[in-house]
Amino acid sequence: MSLNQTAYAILGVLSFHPRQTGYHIRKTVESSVRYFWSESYGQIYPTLKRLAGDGLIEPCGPAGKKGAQEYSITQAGRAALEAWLALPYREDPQRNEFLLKIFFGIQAAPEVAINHLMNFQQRTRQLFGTFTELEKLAIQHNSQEPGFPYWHLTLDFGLTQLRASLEWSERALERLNQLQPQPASK
Amino acid sequence: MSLNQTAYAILGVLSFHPRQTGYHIRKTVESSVRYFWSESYGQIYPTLKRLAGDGLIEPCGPAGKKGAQEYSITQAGRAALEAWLALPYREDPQRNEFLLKIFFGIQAAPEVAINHLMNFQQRTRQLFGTFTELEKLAIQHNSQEPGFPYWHLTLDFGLTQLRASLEWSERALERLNQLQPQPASK
DNA sequence: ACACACATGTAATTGGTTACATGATTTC
DNA sequence: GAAATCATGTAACCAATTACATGTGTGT
Repeated sequence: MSLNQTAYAILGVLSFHPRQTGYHIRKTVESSVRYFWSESYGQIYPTLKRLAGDGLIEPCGPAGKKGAQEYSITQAGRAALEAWLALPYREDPQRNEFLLKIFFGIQAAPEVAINHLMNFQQRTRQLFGTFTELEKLAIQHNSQEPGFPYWHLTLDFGLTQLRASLEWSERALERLNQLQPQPASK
Repeated sequence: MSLNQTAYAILGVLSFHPRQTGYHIRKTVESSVRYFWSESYGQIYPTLKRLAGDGLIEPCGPAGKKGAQEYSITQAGRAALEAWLALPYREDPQRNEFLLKIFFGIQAAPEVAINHLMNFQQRTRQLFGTFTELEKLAIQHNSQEPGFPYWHLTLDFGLTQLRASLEWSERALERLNQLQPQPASK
């Protein structure tokens, strides 16, 4: 045993949607959890074989036996997913290159950190727009599904962090600009 | 050429503190950027050799030639660091197992997600206390150093995100508890 | 004498991405 | 018939952690 995170991500996806191909699983990840999770084909296909070998998912041929291989989660698979869900979550050590560059900011010209911050701010704003839109769409189309409150929580987490990032970036830019007083024009 | 992130983290540390051993560099990382960056000895020692070979740092024996090997950054090293700082920061794809477990929350008993959230909240509170203390200490002891405004920014980022996390976790717990209405006692 | 911090290094393993290779099916 | 999308898989590579191995110096 001892499955990796990809395995549980796959089980999670299959717990909502039966009969998915490896290709489709990736699409699902991309269109649901992509802002805090990602999977590559290089991980998905080997892991599908592995999961099938362990009996946690089962291949179910697509009607005519030809074409794409679809998988569904088994009872054992659901049990494994549940057991994993109850385990303490792992905090993977985060490496934030953006913050590292800010931290070492004094070693470069002042514009360098200011530029990074402006990029960060712009990206944050853009993401905020995207998330707001996603939330609206999710409420319109998925709010009746049983999993919705949980999905919504993760979206709300993103929105809350983005708001905080925006607030911080404004303060940060002010401070950096004060460090570097503009020559009074005229 | 083409150095990895560890190399730049090392150059950054040496740009502030000359004459550090590999061991000491790790301590410095642990006591400064540890909340958004980490390095292991398994990365540091090979990278030091590499950097020395490239002439970006130079070994400088500790007085008596015996004992630990210390390194200092060279002019070329400073140039490399500056060039890297000016490059767009890389967004490493983040994987957040906590959020993934929340997202799949409906697949487990309601207490499972609630437990994760309570852990998250407690950890966030604890970190908030730590950061507040760190900020106080930094203002007391380092506020005159030229790099301080930049360090302070990263600390402020942490505090801002933690405040947002706390706010979110309270809202999230409320919602989850509503989903699971307590049986009225008596 | 013991424990702890200082100090260095390597090998094994993990966990992942990217690029490559291939081909079927659908849509314009 | 061309292009896009669906679909699967592997090999090469990368960056990093962990465990292991070893030893010195300092303080109690």
